[in-house]
Amino acid sequence: MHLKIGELSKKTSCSVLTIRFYEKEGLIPEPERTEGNYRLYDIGYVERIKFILNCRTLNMSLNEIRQLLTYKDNPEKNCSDVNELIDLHVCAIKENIIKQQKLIEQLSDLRGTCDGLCTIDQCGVLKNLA
Amino acid sequence: MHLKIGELSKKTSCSVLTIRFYEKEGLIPEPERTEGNYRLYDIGYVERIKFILNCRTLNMSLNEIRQLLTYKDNPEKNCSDVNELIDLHVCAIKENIIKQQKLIEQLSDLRGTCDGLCTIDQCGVLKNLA
DNA sequence: TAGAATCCCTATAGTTACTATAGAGTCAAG
DNA sequence: CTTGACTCTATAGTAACTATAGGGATTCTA
Repeated sequence: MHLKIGELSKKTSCSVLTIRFYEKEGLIPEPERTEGNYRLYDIGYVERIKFILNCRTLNMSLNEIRQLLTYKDNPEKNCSDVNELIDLHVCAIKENIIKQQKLIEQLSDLRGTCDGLCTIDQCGVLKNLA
Repeated sequence: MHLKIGELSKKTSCSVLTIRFYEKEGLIPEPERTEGNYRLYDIGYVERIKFILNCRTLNMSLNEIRQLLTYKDNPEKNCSDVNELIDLHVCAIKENIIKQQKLIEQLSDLRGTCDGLCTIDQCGVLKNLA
């Protein structure tokens, strides 16, 4: 069974443009071509793209995914690197959350300096931003 | 007192490149020029750039800042728009935090499916990503 | 006063992960 | 045989800068 790019797109819910983009980025290998120069994918591609999409859903970067994919290509090796990558990814997100929580505090303080009923001229929010 | 761009940069801790970028983006007006075509800024620019940087510290987009700046240019108007902008910004960040907390949960579940001691072949993390 | 160091200028490319577009070729159905 | 759907490549746009190239202006020093 071989699929044209549009068919692969439907099977994976990944847009045609994105599939070509992943190819250019080296996340999926270049597939065969028909005589008319159409890409022809075997079923392995479905799995690979779904894997990528699952990683993307978890907000991994394409670099992180590239790493994971190269790990997958060495099935006999130890998986500690995989877990380290995930741990680092989690750390980064946690730090991000903390940053944003601090932002919320600052913004709430700022917002508290105006009731929204005065003129721009006297607006505490704008004064505190200056 | 007039400042060259490098002096303005030091006074505001905003890089020369970024100052020029903000000009191109219309966040600060085009300044006068010397005979040698150097930009010459009056002290008002210091305030304006600090305002922009403060907003950036709070993670506002340049579009949001552009809005705030146009509000500032109409000092007699009501400030409700300013406060609405801040409120929307806070909402967006809060939603973002919630999303990322959900990611952490998913990633922790995923991470729990492997102890990091097996081979890639048998790694629960990679299996669950497929 | 010459030359070097420092500053400034414009324009362009790179970053992330796509998305949108233009302009052209391929293929299947009526 | 023509229409429509599909595919192809190449390029530009998104956000907010940062980095670079290649040049001119100014200033300091010998």
